[in-house]
Amino acid sequence: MPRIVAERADALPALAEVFREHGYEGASLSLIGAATGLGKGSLYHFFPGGKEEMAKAVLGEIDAWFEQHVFATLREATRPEEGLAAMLDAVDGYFRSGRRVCLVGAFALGDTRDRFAREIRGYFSRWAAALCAALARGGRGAAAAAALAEEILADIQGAIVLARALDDPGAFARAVTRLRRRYEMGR
Amino acid sequence: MPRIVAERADALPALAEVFREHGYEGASLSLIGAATGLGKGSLYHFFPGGKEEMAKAVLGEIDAWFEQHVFATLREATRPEEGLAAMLDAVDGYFRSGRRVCLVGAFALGDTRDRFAREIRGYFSRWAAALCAALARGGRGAAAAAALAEEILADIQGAIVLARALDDPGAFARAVTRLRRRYEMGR
DNA sequence: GTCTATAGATCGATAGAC
DNA sequence: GTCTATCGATCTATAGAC
Repeated sequence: MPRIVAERADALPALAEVFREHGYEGASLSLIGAATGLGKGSLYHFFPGGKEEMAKAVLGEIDAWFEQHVFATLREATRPEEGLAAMLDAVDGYFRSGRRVCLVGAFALGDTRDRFAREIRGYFSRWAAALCAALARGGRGAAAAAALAEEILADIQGAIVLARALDDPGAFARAVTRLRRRYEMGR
Repeated sequence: MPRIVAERADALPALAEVFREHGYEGASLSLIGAATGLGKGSLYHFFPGGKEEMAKAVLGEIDAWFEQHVFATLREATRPEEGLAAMLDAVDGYFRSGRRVCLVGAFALGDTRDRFAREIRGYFSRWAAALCAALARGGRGAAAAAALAEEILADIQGAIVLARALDDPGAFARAVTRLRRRYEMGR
């Protein structure tokens, strides 16, 4: 059997899945070991800080992914509407059209908010800022852009909650569609 | 010291607070014992099914509260707009203007969705149905009412996520305000 | 009914062989 | 680097005194 995990970063996707499915407290080292194929010794070699360091690494990778695929796109798009459309595409893909939860949102609601407050707040505030700037470049006033950015983020996060609660990914898909239509980002 | 908990129902508010603050896994029997003032013996006397029965009882009480103060109001209001306004008042109060999370939403996002799938789905689907019916009585078509009900619920749930994530209850207050204004429910 | 004591399992984390 | 063995702490749940 080939070695799948050769360095710390290789373990992050499996690690993220465990945290997403079981939450921070529910993600036991046994589950993590099974998901990554690593024994506890290896895990503590890669993450001397234990479970907290594992979760921080996962949050950091999620942040980096959104920074690259979402926030940067929003900031760099020549036409702001293109940035918004690209954001919705990326978000729809990332959340598997509603079949995957937002780990950062789940951590925010759950027992883990205080422990990772900095990371959680950074993720959402930079997302809101990038979206707000794009909306402002699209011609909206500063206050209106900020309010709208907040509303769009709430819609996305709330749709993830509903999709999970109703066991209906369509609830998320419909949210993405209405956001696309509303800002004339349909393709 | 007077006995505070004389019957099962007396323990539910404290129980709910513990689950809300620490999540299902994080709510240990020690925490629960401290919050309710009951020893493990008493807790297992009231809830023979253990922690799972405690959580189900809490979800049931939340459901009953919303049934009485939100769903029924939506269904019974003579003018639908009054029902919507009353719903937003009740919701704003219940979630302490954004300082309190929605336990059902948190359970839906977290590790506990499967265990309480029936309760979680029932809460949100009945909320959506009552809201949808009120919107339809207000003159909207069936499809439009259903879509709008889903959007309003997503906005509320997402605003709770944002308020917690940004540590800014204002994110929730602003959501309530924009919902009030948008559907001309301002007072 | 409520308590203390504790069983039995599992937790996160560490040590040491290889 | 990766493993196994194991630690002490903590968990849920039970038993039995009162």
